[in-house]
Amino acid sequence: MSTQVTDSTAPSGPEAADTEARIFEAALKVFARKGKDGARLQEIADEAGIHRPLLHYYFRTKQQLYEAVAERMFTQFLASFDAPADGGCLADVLRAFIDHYIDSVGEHPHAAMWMVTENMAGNPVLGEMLTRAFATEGSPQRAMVEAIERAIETGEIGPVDPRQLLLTVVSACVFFFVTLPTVKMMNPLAAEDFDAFVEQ
Amino acid sequence: MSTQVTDSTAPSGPEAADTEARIFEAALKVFARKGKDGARLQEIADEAGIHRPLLHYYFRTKQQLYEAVAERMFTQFLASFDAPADGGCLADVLRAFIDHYIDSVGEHPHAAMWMVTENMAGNPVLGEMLTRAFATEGSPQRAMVEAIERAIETGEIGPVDPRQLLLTVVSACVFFFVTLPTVKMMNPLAAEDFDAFVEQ
DNA sequence: GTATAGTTTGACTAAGTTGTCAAACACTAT
DNA sequence: ATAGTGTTTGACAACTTAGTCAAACTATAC
Repeated sequence: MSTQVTDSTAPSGPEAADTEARIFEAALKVFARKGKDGARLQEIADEAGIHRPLLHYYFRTKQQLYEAVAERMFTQFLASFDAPADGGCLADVLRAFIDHYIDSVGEHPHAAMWMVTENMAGNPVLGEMLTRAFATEGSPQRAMVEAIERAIETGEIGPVDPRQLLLTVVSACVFFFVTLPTVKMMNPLAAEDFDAFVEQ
Repeated sequence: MSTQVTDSTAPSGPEAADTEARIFEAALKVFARKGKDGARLQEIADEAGIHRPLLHYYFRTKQQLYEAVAERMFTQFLASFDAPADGGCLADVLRAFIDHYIDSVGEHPHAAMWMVTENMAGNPVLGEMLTRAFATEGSPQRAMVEAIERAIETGEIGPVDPRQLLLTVVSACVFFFVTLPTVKMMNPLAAEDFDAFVEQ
């Protein structure tokens, strides 16, 4: 289809130094929509407003492009969290965490879908990154784990693996967006109530 | 790869009348693992122990095969439910529903993954089938909706769209399996506790 | 202005995949 | 045995897609 890249928004020459960034965004969209296999490099190129060989110039192969985008997306996602406030009880901490999570997923639905897909495919990317984040001193994720551990000690909650609890919370937030399309189809008007409902 | 179909379990001639059934099972597995685009007809044929052109003999195209398998899978899944007992309170009814759901998903993880994928892709298959089931007089799903409506009338729960509540429950059960791979990776031993934990 | 390095383009190649077809095959009824 | 029907097979054609390459282009440094 369209191999024309003659629109004025795509200046030629090195002033288009943001080419790589545009590829990132385009690839994120297309990969999330179509999956790794369904995505076509031509479609990514079109979305980015560039010619297809440029994809190979910046990232050698489709596989490498996929991995690069996935890596950056996960990193950004994890980095977008704030450390939990020290004082509050676990319920408050968790609520703040969930609120941010839902906002974050809402702003980047592509990323959410991508994570779900990766997870279902059995790819260890998400697990690896979470494990790494848990192990990193001072990361928001590690702080969350510590908050949960304190809550267990004080008896606020029963003894569970903190990482499991956190992963469960994370998943619950993501699943919410997975079901949105169907919810909207069945009852378009109620889509917003749903949000409030899920928060229980 | 292997195009050899010379194993004794694949007899030639009309005695292999179960060819269609084997294609169904093979296609279900492969489509669920690789997705619609990632799946290769050759791989489905290998999994079924037949030659690839037979796929086209029974189902004209890949698209039609995909739709046929999806249709049958969703139908079987919906049909596997029992109508809720008339007497109990909503909590009991919901619990029985969830128990069955988790069992069902556990027995057919491929189907669960498939549903999630379809849902994320924005395909209306799941929504359409649920809508149809809700509208069908005497279906377990319709009975569930009615049970929820009664609970709203008696004040047992607040006023929510019954279909939304049911879809939420359904999704929560499915998401659980979506996260399993990651849970297992991070803490292999705890996979079973997780089950109990999710049930809250 | 010329050389140089980095970027962009169009054309080409190689590989893989779906879908088709006519011939071979097996089993049944006559 | 034979004819006929439905199934299976191997070879083939058409198409799509990822990846390569050398030439053209742009901007800057000299």
